[in-house]
Amino acid sequence: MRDDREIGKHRLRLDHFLPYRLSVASNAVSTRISRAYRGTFDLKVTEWRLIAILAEGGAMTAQALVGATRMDKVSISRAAKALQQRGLIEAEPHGADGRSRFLSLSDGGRALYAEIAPQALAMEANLLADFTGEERALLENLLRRIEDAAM
Amino acid sequence: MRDDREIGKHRLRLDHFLPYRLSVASNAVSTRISRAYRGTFDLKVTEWRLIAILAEGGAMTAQALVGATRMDKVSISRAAKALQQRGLIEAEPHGADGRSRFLSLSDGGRALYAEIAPQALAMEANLLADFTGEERALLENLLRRIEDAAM
DNA sequence: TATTGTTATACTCTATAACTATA
DNA sequence: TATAGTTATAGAGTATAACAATA
Repeated sequence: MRDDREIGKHRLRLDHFLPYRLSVASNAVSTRISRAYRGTFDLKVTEWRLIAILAEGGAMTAQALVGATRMDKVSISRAAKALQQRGLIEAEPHGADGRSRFLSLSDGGRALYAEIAPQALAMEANLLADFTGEERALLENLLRRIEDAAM
Repeated sequence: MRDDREIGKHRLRLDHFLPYRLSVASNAVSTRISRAYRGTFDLKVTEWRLIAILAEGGAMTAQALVGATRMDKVSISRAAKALQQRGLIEAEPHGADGRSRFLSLSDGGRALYAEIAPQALAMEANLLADFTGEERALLENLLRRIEDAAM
């Protein structure tokens, strides 16, 4: 620990470099998670995010989904198109604005969500199995502060 | 906070879902960092990792780089090829094994590293500017445990 | 003119398999 | 047979620009 601190002042060690550690951890998690979504439900992560947000929030426009997911409008548009083609989401006209539509889960989409959500929570619980409640809250807090600092 | 805990027991909220938060934080950081590498030094992240490891460790085989970076042998091979074509790394025969070579930084590679490393450390310091030393150590610890749990 | 959303294109990272040359 | 490394190919995520329709 003392060695780390002293070296860290002047030299870079990839193994302790935050962007690297963050990337490795995130990649390990998302590889595991995306395999589960893909294998069991034939969903990409981007599609799963839309389903999760629509399940929480009800009908939303594409623009609202951009704000809710940190995905850009191109990704939203493509994920929504794929889900619509599978009948998992539905579009209703947006009375006040002809450019936009309200997207929401279909019955099939809600049924799929009801299947996935418990599995997603179980995977998360598994990842955090040996974390205390305090550590979980701290991790979320630290990640949000990193995210804010990077934007 | 009470609401979050109570909802969290039964429902999934993307905004508080660890794989999502981790992905968003990692993506925000690596977008910012990779733009700097790319724009200033014309390096991909994978290439930068090789340079950083070779700067720390001296001559290594591709296999040793796989172990040191969590990149697979395909990524190592491609990054090494690109760096060698630019004259940033050199290869020496591995006396005992004709299939393998020892890779190391050239003088040009070391000069490039000497330029990048301080900037990389400055970017990291900027990201962690409002973190205490304790928080930094904790974040690294939590990320490593997540990574271990995901593998 | 500006905004919502779509399409086209390209780049990075990753995963897999097929291949070579050595061991 | 097994291992070190290379090449080919494809999928997923993201970024940018050009575009159509509407505001």
